[in-house]
Amino acid sequence: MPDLNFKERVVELVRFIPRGKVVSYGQIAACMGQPRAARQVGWALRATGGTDLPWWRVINNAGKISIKGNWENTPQIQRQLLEADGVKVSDNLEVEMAKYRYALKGLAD
DNA sequence: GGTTTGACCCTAA
DNA sequence: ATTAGGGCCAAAC
Repeated sequence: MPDLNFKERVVELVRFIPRGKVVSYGQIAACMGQPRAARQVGWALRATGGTDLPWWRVINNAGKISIKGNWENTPQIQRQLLEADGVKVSDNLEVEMAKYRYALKGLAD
């Protein structure tokens, strides 16, 4: 449904991510038909800022957390949330993408 | 309208 | 493996 705003679509998509799985920004962008709009996904998540949305399950393609740290949400918080979901995060804020990656296939709006 | 800014991604050296 | 540069597109100014 293209009627929704960009971040609305991102939110809906992120909401589908099951517990214990992670997705990259690029995958979300690609799933909504814009494989080059990865940055906007991050922007959208920033805008949501602190809701019931599982934003912590979204990381970059390298399987690493990319937050700057200036916002309410910090990489440490994200790591805590991920571990709470059962996802192991290294001290370097890296996640085993190959293992926890979620396909997102068929979830296009 | 244009200009700037990113919680990114890809390619090349 | 790591660094540098360009591109991408939505939102804010």
